[in-house]
Amino acid sequence: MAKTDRPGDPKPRIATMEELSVAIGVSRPTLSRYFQDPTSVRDTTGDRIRQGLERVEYVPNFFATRMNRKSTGMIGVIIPYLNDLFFTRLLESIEMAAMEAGYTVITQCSHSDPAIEARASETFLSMSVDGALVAPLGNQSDFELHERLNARLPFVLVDSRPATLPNIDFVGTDHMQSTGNITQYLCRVGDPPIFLAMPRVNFNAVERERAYVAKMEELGHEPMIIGTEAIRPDWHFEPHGFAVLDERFSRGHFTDRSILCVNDRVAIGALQAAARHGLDPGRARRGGLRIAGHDDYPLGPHMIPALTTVAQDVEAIGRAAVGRLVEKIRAENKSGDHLVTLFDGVLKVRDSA
Amino acid sequence: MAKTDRPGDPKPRIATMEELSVAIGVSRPTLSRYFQDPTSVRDTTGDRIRQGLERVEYVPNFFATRMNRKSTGMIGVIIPYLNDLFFTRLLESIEMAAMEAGYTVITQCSHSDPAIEARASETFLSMSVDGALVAPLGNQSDFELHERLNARLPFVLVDSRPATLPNIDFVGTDHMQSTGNITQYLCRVGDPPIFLAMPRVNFNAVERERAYVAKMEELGHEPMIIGTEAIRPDWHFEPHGFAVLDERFSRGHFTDRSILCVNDRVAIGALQAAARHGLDPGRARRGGLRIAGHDDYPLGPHMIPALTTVAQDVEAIGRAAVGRLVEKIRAENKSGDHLVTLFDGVLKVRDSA
DNA sequence: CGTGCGGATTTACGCACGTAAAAAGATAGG
DNA sequence: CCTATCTTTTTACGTGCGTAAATCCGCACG
Repeated sequence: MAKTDRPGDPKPRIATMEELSVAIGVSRPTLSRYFQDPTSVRDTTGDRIRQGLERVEYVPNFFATRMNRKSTGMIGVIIPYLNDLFFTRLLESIEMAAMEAGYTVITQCSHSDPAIEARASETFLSMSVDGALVAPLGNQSDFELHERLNARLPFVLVDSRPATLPNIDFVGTDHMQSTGNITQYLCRVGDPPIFLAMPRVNFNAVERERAYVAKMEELGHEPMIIGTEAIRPDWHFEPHGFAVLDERFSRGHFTDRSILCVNDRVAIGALQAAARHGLDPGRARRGGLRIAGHDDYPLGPHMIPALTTVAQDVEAIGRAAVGRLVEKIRAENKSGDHLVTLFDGVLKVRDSA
Repeated sequence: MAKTDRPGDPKPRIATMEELSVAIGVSRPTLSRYFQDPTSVRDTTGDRIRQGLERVEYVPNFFATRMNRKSTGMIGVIIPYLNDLFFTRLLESIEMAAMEAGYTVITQCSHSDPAIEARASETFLSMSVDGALVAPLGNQSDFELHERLNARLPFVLVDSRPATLPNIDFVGTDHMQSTGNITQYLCRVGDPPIFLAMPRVNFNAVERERAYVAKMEELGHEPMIIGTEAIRPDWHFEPHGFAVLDERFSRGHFTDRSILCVNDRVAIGALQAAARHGLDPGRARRGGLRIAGHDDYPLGPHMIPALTTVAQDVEAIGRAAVGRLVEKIRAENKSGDHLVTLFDGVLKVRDSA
């Protein structure tokens, strides 16, 4: 098992910068400056260092470099739930934007548990991240956690926010616009829609309900919301959508109505329920069953029928959130006013409504 | 904006353990011992510390605590791609298992980019994580990266592995068994299946193909693989499955055959293609079109028709991977023999095949 | 009241690197 | 060749905490 003399890895390993400095004949402080900014040393010195680094294997110690420094170059991100492609897309765009901005992102998933969320933010504080980005749980109980974080470091909420925290930076979708948008569309092409709600896992659930009601009243229709009845909040959206509509359909209700689901995953369950009852939702005929969603979940286009929805601009949200956070980090503005950045949803008319 | 005198947060902030020790009248080394193991100090002292901590806000500095210590209590996890519920479920089970074992997990996503994967493992080394768990890319080019990691720290591969690295610990599914299992099922209930392959994003793609061929030959059938033709490898599985079968169906091919898709996401695309051509895959009739997948993707049960598949035991894989890693960490066994842990897939017969 | 003992404190050093200040050296311009 | 300027080196201290050794303290025992 002579692992040291494989052709691919003959480089001697160097553990500290001290050793490195003797190995390539450059002083340690110079090396330190080089690693923080290669252009801060003279070209000839830089070349000598680069040549030296080719011949040995050395990675600076992460902790030591971060210890005695004002900025750690890291931002913390908290996501409430991983098994949902909406959040993975959001996370992806955040990671990409952060990478471009030169930050290392530390991701923690709260797994819908306020205790884990609290632990994660403790971790961020103890790592002195430069800033934190959090997509909060719906729990009202931990709003003071966010307020504490917000007071201690550059902080931006993403995706959903409690109404109780109006003065924290926020980036998300304008649900008034997006939900209003698709509500209006449904009213235009068919009967005024019924709203199929979702478990109250976060604040968006309620916000969309409200947007639906507002638009309906604006258009002079009677709002009607189903699916709010006593289901414990979890992330099993598809079964929820299925269960609610399966029950209704089997009683012969709503089989020729427009149903606006609070999100696409609920809508997927709704489509399943329709299929089970031999119903064929679609926009083709006037007056029949229609099912629409919200979010533009990646699998929506592959449903049968393809799901009509309104898309959140996840890419833009992630990018803007990172942008705003970096801005706050650089400005170090404690008293500065907060910003709320909302993106419009865009209608994706496909086959189901 | 007097944020300091809110009722919820009157606690004075203490930055270092030194200050803490004077604030609550206990020596710093004692505090240090307490934080590493609260039971290592006398009860009366522990109580005094606990009371003190209630009155102030203090979190130990993450970097400083890890600096001069043999173990950092962290394990690094690399995932190739986030927008796939298979990986998020794997990650979730890994995080849970690690949390139970008392480790902090640092997750990095390689976003299908070998360069990012390399950067992530550099990060792990520089953070001196206690061990690393990686779900590799399919790229042959970075196998030496894994070998280097494996030589330098406790290391376990998950989910997929290059055939070129037979002596690295691995935890995953026994594709010979799982794919063989469903192949056999399909042969039993209908025509011998055609295999719809996927872009070669990792080694499992090839391994399942081989398992299919082996089982078919064992049963005396002629294997037939489609979908391998010159598509650049990416993670857009559903469009891939759709495109391949859409083309075949429109030429009238395979419309009454059994089609085994390399995974459920491809199968979802396949179902969509079938629907588009007015085909109705299902196990109900003998001799008709059947479509089956692999993995038990969370949305499979909600497809129309519900997708027949063979489930990977993601939970067990994640748990076993962490278990094995922790074992290696504790043993610090450099020369120890490697283990390959494979889990069986279990058949999920639903409606589509 | 002297002794022994477990736990706490004091003291001191180490970790790997950032960083500031002073001294030394190299480069370019004259 | 000499000086003004830039860069590097030397030296030294700081970061927050782990850790070991020595000392101290309080308590029970004889």
